Amino acid sequence: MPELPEVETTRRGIAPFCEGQAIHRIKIRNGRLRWPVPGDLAARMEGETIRSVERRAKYLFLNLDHGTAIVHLGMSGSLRIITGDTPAGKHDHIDLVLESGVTLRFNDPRRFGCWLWADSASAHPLIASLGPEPLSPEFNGRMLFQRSRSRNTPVKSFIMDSHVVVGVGNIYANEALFKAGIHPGRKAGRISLDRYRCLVEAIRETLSAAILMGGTTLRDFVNSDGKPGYFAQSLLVYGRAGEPCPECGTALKEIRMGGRSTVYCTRCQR
DNA sequence: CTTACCGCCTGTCGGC
DNA sequence: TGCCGACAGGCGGTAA
Repeated sequence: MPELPEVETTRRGIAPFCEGQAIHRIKIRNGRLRWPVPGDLAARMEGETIRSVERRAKYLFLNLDHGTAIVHLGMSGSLRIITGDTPAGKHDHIDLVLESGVTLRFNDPRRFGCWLWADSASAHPLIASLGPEPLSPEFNGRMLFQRSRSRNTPVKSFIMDSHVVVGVGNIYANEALFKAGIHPGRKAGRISLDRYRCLVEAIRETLSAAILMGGTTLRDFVNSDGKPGYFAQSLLVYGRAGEPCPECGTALKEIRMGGRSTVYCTRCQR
């Protein structure tokens, strides 16, 4: 399941093959994604050159001459570079054939991903109201503290809110809260400035380490080479309910919060 | 505005 | 062995 580190890993993997390349052809085999792929997407993209591949939150931007294709990998999506004549599989929904002969192939079994068109990506409704990037200076303890004062919601839900900060998905929220020693159910408005500073550092460390390791492969994430990431073995609490806490040995507890698996140490996290 | 919950999807897994 | 329901989850949308 691609979170920010997986999307960034994908971006770094595909950018060298895409940037500067003209799009010769697009094959849309199944356009029924989270939102239907726009009927005119192929016409807008064919013949354009990919000027750059950017990431904002978990969205990838294929910046073309006259607009941007906004791509989201959803839960199960991947973008791979195909060099040979590999036949398309069941869930290979979209191919971009580039002038070099290489194909950028979008695979997404659960079809929670999307391909959309925007004349200006930053002005697109999905993008315009997003919070800051977690690895940018705009994301810091003071800002989290201020924005949380009136909030009654659990801190885990708060940091997973993309209007607060982007790119903190379920796995990394669990990990960061453990590192910071904060109970996931604690009300966001009842956490001190110092503890928010600690949490920000934990989020940064967790995401950075995961990017360095090529992301987390739990079930089906593969990078642009089709290889898995290696951060899963570094996870401290996610997926480890019942196992001993790496700090104190107490059995890690799992609860559901907003429908999502939440794992924490009842002793270390307050 | 805030908060909680729904639903889109398919592969996987546990129970019978 | 096979069937079937539960579950996983990003995240926009909607209802309260």
